Amino acid sequence: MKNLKMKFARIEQDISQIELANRIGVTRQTIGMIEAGDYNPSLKLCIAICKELGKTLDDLFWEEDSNEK
Amino acid sequence: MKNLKMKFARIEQDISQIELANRIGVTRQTIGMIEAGDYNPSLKLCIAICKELGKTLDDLFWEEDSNEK
DNA sequence: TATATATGTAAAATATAGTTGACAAATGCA
DNA sequence: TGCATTTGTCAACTATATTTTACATATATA
Repeated sequence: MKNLKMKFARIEQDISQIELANRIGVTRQTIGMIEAGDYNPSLKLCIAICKELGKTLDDLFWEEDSNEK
Repeated sequence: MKNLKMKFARIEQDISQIELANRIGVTRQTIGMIEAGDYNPSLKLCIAICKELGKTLDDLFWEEDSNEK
């Protein structure tokens, strides 16, 4: 499932996937795959993304009624 | 850094590392290492732990003033 | 037209999360 | 005392996240 909350938070900051990736220290493909969903990033990476976008884990990565284990 | 919030949440539920691991579908070593810190679990695993312990990502894995990137 | 920027995607390589099996130590209870 | 439960840890293995390189498409702008 796509992570639109993260994509919107990034667009709010008016930065590209490349810019976000560079600031965090990962590749743009990694950012793209997370936004595209069907991906399982590490906790450290999630936290780095949150801090760069001024959000928390719950803001960007928590789905109250998520079925996936 | 140790994840005491997760450890306390587990103890609150009165379940062992083994029990939590079994419910989630990982090994007890994995749970132990996350509680011991210096570990970087996947987002899916963090979410599974949260749901089993009745907490959210921010409850167990968010540090407002975390320095790690 | 062309040129640059942003994004999607894919295959192969590398780094690391997570497993498996085992042994040791601490605790509680008979 | 013993015995079971819980936890810590380690080494070797497997699964998968992330990188690297590359090619494609869409859009905006000169």
